Amino acid sequence: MSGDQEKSTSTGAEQPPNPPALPQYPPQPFPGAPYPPPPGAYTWYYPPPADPNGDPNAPPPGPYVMFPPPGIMYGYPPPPTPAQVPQGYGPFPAPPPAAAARAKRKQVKMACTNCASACKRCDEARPCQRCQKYGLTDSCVDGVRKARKVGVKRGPYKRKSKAQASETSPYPGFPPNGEGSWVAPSDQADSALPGATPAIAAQYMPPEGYWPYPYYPPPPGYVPPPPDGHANGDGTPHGQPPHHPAYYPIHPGYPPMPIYPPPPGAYGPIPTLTGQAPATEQTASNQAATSDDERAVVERPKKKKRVGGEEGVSKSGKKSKRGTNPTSDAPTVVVATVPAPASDDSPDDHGSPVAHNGSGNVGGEPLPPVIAAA
DNA sequence: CGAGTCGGACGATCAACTTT
DNA sequence: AAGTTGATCGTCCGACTCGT
Repeated sequence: MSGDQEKSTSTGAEQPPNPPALPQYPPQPFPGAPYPPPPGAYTWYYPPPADPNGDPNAPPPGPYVMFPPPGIMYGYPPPPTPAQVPQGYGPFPAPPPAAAARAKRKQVKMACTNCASACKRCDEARPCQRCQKYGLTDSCVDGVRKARKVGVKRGPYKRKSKAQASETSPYPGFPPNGEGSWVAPSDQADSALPGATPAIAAQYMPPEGYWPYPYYPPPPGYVPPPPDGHANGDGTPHGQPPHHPAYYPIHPGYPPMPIYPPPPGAYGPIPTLTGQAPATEQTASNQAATSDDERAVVERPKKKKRVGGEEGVSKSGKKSKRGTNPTSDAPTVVVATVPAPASDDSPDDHGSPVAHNGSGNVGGEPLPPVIAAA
């Protein structure tokens, strides 16, 4: 620790002095967005492509963010101008610095036995720095790597065909010409969307000047009106988000953006338009799968208190949490059955926990809906 | 305050599969 | 044979406890 640079990497962005007593201007939901997104959910940058055919239903250009399976989407309209902020509110909160700036952790090929047992950083040198520091130079030797198991049978692989997708279309999972509907590949339905890796996400940064805005799509099972050639979306005569075919590709991925914490008690089952509560679910993994980036958003739970050195679970007995435990690692697919909605139910009636400003949207730009590929 | 402990996230590796 | 996937194992971050 002493002289370590590790501490400096902690999330401790200095808190600026807090002069304003004004409450922060809350994010404004799209009409019909009764809920903010679930905590810890992915966000996805989601720019609709330029529509070559001039589709009247095309949403306004601009980035959007979509959540995986449930299809929750975030828009990234610019924050309200000061003139748009109602009196009595402070400035719109600025987004925190990009969390994706954290460098990828580099591991040595083989830690020495001392460092390995202490779970501390080692280096390639022998004796390593840590052993030198603690006078363990004579015992600073490489450990013995355990042989990997062989003969472990596996099921059929899910093909991602990343290269293929990226060559034919800039947006994985979508046809290159933007035609047709996107159908979630099977491995997208039960795992992260393409481009979910931090490595890919790190290549992209959200455009400057954009802030996360919550938007909540129609409930699972929502059946959009058939495309009849009418631009059905101005809006929202009845508070219903404008329909638009969901063929817009998903951008390879931006780092997850912070989201606003839900108001207390904001979450319940996603309401249907009939008032029935379909199954919504969030797995432990969904909540626990906190990457470093996500930790900027979802605070890591405190570790449980250790009970002094009992339990014989040695280091060697430590088992990996990754991959092998189907009960905890598989991302949740929300399965919900919802009766077809009554068309002119105003989703606003579901009671948004997020403050409205009357018009229901900020910046004047309507947000397009995305029909969840569930 | 520094050292020790350890849960768990994450990186690296490579056998099992799949595609060409 | 080459390329891809995903399971496995190791590393080490970071929270916590304990001793000085």
